[in-house]
Amino acid sequence: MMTKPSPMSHALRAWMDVFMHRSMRSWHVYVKTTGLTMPQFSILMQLHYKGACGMSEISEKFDVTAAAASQLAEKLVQGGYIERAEDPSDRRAKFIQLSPKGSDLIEAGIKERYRWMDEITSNLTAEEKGRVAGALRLLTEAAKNLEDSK
Amino acid sequence: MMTKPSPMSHALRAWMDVFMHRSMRSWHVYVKTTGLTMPQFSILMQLHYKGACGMSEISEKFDVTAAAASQLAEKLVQGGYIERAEDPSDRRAKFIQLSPKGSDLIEAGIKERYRWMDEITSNLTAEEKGRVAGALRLLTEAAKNLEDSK
DNA sequence: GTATAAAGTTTAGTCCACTTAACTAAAAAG
DNA sequence: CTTTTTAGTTAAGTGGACTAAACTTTATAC
Repeated sequence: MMTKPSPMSHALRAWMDVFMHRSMRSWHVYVKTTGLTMPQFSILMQLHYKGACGMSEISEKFDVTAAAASQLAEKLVQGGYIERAEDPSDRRAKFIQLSPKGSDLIEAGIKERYRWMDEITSNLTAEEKGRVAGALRLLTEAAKNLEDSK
Repeated sequence: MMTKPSPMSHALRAWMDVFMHRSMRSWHVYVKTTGLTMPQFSILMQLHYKGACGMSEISEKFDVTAAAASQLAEKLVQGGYIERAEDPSDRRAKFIQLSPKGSDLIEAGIKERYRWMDEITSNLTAEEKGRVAGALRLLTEAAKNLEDSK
């Protein structure tokens, strides 16, 4: 049996439904325009937010074998989206990072996501904008704290 | 050149980055546990939020050929996730809708998404919760208005 | 130093989504 | 009533992601 959600939960859920639906669709559309596949694009996103990393981290994060990670990376290197180099301190390990081309691609996608958010809020009053900003700061903080505590 | 984002934009963007990252990952993980592929799961989501629809709507929404839509639907029927029936008013057309099994699957996934949201806010004070609820209601309204005006 | 473990690659083969093209059947148009 | 359009399916074939298994190279353990 579910307990009835609080008014805040309800608001959070309603917002999430709208937000998820819309942003997943536009994300999907953008990836398609790039000509990359979803797994390829996801790796670029990972590199954008978390910086350079080794192959093993990729296979862990995306829950695929080392072979799969290696093959995906190879395609991204071929396409010029990432650069692959040997780790000087451990010559078995490679690390990959975004190339300028890959970086531009991801940044353009993120900007497109931001645009929608800005559009949404463009019709709010200054007072409303302040309230929204405050609330989202609270949520972001709370989310980060939760993440850290795990 | 980008103009510097307002404090509200900044808060919105920070929230979006954290939120998208986390919820996309957990969504991905959940889909994997179901044994379904992403396109299959997306169709179930569509049916959950928008209700029954015809094949042509599926191929439009997901931007694939009618053949692809038909094949995906066939697999979901085989798996028992959806039911397919003839439209009585136009016997060429079929419509598909979630079966109880499919419906349960999607609802469980959504509940899992909600759980994280509730966790996040569990450490806020009552006053903060109130502010968050109000702000999110504003955003949800604004998003819907924007959608309608297009 | 030799054995073992670890990081990554290559190969062969599977599964799935997807497309094009040919098809069936029903509705709409003339 | 015949023609054309519409809704959907089927079949054949392509390309990508994925895995398991065999392999190379470097680091670590004993």
